[in-house]
Amino acid sequence: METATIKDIARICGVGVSTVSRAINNHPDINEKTKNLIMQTIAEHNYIPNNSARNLKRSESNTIAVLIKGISNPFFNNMLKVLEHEIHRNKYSFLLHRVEEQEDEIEVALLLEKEKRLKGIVFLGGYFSHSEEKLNQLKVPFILSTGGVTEKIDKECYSSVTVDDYKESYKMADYLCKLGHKRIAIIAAPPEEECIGKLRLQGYLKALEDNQIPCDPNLVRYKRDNTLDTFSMKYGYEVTKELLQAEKEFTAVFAISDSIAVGACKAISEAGKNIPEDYSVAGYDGMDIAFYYIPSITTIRQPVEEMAEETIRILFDIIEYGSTNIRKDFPAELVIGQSTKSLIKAEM
Amino acid sequence: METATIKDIARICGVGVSTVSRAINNHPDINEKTKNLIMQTIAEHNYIPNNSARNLKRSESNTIAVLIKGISNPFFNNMLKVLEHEIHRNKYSFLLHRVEEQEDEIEVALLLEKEKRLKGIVFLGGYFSHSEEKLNQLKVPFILSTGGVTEKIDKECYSSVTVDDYKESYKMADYLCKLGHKRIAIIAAPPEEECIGKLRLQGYLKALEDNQIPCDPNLVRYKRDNTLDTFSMKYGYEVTKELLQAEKEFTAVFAISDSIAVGACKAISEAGKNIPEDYSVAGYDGMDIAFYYIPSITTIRQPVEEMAEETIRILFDIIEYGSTNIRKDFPAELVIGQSTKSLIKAEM
DNA sequence: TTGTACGCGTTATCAT
DNA sequence: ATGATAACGCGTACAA
Repeated sequence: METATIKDIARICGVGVSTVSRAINNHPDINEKTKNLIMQTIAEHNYIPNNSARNLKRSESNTIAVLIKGISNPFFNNMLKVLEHEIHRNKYSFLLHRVEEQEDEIEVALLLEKEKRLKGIVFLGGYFSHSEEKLNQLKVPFILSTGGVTEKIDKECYSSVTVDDYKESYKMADYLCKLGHKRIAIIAAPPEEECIGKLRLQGYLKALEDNQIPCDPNLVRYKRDNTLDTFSMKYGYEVTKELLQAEKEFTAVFAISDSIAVGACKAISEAGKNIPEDYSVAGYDGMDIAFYYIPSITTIRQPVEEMAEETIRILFDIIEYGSTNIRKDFPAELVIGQSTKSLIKAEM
Repeated sequence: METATIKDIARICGVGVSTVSRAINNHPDINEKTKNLIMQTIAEHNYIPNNSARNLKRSESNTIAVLIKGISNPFFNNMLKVLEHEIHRNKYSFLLHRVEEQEDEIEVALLLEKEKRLKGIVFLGGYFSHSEEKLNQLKVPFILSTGGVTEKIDKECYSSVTVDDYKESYKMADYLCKLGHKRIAIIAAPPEEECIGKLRLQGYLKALEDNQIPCDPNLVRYKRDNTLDTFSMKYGYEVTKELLQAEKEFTAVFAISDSIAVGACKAISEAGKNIPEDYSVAGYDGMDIAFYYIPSITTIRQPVEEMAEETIRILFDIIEYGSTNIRKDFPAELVIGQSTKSLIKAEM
């Protein structure tokens, strides 16, 4: 049997297609009895409306799409949960769409906008480096959440919810300095990666400078390896092993993500050293693992839930009241764990 | 400006719509020059073909969809990466679709099948408890990967790639027994959850039985809490705290996932106890964190990459040669970490 | 090589 | 309350 269409159902029920359509879409102008009859035959024949046809015909939908680049990052898991919840709470449908690493997220958004008649778009994470012109093609309300944006784009062009990676990274590095660490290694992303990793590195550099600590390039560590996710435990592990083998003196490691920090801890532990006695280790993100690791890892906790809620709040502001250009920067919190210790005698 | 359609482009170029269509779809029967002209005006006017219309019109696509229930589980991250890679390697498009916890995955698949003219479907994870009839409605080749299936469904109805959770769980519990542990607690899923958690519990029970160790219900631990993901670190942490407070004697904890094991370790550590000296802890899944945790966690490593590859291989077998009913069960590997110790004197 | 016209499955408008 | 019919945007058979 070929897959049934609305016409088949109409024919079987002896009614017109519009009546069937009305039944499906809960239109008011329909007799209870005919509706029941229709719904029943629909169930019997396993009829399923074709979404493409609906989207084609409908002028609008009630869908909000969340576009996420590289779904692998567990950091977004909590965020997604809240986003989905908030979207549903507002009676909208939630559509998660993953955009692949080499894809252009705007391009994808443009496609989706046409295909699904979206009401709004949330860009989660990623790093925007498009032209303004491209961005302006998006007719649908959208918001950037937790992502970086190149300086090339005028800030007036978009709304966003962010954490100031530069500032928060500075906060962490400064904290390590204030603990008395003079030789602080950083495990960063390869410099050619256009991403938040760059901002976190800059925050570190500035903190060193402000604390009158010269930056030793030997302690700025990263690794180019296509088989390796930059924000993975393995990356932290490998880079830290290299760092240890380099035999440069250092007392603290600042990893630009918690996953990296975990890998760093393991490498240090395997080298027979202890945390924080021999080396202090700090992470970034405030992921669960930072708290459940042994020792718990000092980290920068981003207020994930609040950010997700605010993201949706702003998006609805744009959708319903035509607001534009709303930008909200969330402060993150330095959460002190057991992985960092003070080198200052009075505190020891 | 209203969003441009193929007609607009045709009019602007002074050609027919079919010519534009030919240009877009790389048809051979078209003059290079007109094609160039068309492509250029398309770029200039930011024309984007409407996918709904295409899907509606096209009789088939080259898309393979991966349906995943509850994307939060990081276990699937690696798997997804391989699946995507393999699908692309075979010149198909990859479509990831998340199905929400309360949604019916078959229902979703049926919808998607119509909407996207899918070539194949991979169901990743989840637990199938549908009627055979429902399953048979799926006309598109599909395969179950890494998921459980209710006994109610005839095994002849589907193809699958699995790990025998019962057997592997038995393996782990048996290993703990052989280490001399007599009092082995298990951190399981709430019994009403229809999922692999059940099989892992059963494997544990059987192993105890075969080792002549009576099962103490006080050591079978779980927690009902809707705010808590069963397979999360927090779950493991909370349940283990309860376990410790219950002051039942035990020497080992078997957590039915690595995340749970991490939480368990933390709870034990916070109670001032050591792993594995005071308590042995074992996990399940073979996630990265098991190896990077301190101590590394003894676990059951599922051959994720191989399973993903085999999933796609079988799916293509079904698509291209009409194979049916292929079932492959992968053995998993007991990976011994630092979190478990032997209680037998000779080995101490 | 190119253009015209039809149909994909649905919703919405307009009669009835 | 219901049915015929015109779109929605595109691909393609067919004619030119």
